[in-house]
Amino acid sequence: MVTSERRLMGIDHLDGRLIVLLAREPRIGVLEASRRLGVARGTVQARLDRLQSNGVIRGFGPQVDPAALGYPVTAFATLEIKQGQGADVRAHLAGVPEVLELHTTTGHGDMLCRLVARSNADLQRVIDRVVGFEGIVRASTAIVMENPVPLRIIPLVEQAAQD
Amino acid sequence: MVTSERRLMGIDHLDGRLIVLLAREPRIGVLEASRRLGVARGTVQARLDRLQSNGVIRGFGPQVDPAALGYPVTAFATLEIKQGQGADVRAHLAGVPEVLELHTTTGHGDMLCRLVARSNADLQRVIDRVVGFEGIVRASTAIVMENPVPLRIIPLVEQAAQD
DNA sequence: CGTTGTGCTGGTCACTTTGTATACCGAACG
DNA sequence: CGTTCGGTATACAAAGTGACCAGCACAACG
Repeated sequence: MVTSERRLMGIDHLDGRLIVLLAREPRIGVLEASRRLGVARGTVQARLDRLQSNGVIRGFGPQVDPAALGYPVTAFATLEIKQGQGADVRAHLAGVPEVLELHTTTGHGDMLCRLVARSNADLQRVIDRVVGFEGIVRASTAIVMENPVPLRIIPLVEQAAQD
Repeated sequence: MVTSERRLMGIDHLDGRLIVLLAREPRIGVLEASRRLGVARGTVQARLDRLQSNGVIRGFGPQVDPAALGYPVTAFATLEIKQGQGADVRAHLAGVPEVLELHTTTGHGDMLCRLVARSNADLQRVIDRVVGFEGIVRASTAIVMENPVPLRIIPLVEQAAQD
């Protein structure tokens, strides 16, 4: 159901402008957006409904900054997993609040996860908790120093809207 | 300016419940949120204002799914940079739409970036564009197969609200 | 002890936005 | 030619918003 039919259709120019507008000024409503884009309100409503049911727009949840929450340290950990332990490791990591995301990957490691911690010292505690699990063979961690390009989507949306 | 005074103060229990509520049901307004939380509307308004000026909540932008945009392939690339070329490489990568985020890190590589592409074949084009820049010595890429834990913040918010 | 500041409550007010429905228009298509 | 689809325009009731205000509880402070 979740991964039902995802149409993979892409977006047109108006969709792109709408998404970029909403990304830049999230507080504006449907009415104001329609004014900015120079189209009727019904059009914006219809586009938004379609974009959300398409899955292009997942939602409008709050974007929380872990640093402001007291977790200013970010790190990426590459994990090597013992054969057949994947499911257990997933479940274990899902239970650790400091694990913000987890991917299984090709390449040297088997998994890559993003961690946050209250300090460099606290990061040791988090890593111990993450790797202190039977099934994880080895872990190598890279601490984030700078974040020159924060997670963004606008340039990609603009490119996708070129079609 | 941007990195002005970030109070690093954390959040209390009501803040936590409010953020979690908004994350689960972003469409509800201030009034409905106040009803759910059992507090006055003005309280929710004041909390929201404070959370946003604190930087805890960065905004309510649309969460766009790159896959639904036609970019179903995600990868992480570890880059090794030639000494002193950092700034140029940052600028170069910032200009590539398929680069969704970029971090400078400690460890074996110097930078870690998240990429998306239209297909595995297209990923080759993206990687060529990323590493085809004087200043990048070497790159190793890990293609994401599964994403057992999508980027999340709720568990961390709940933990931070325990204080 | 009294004062002050702060945060929450519960209420009102005018104004705006939303949800929903309607009818109309032109382009694309079988 | 008729149908369908997307956009426009309009209407209306319902709901939410921002802006107030007075009252109350509580902690800090002189």
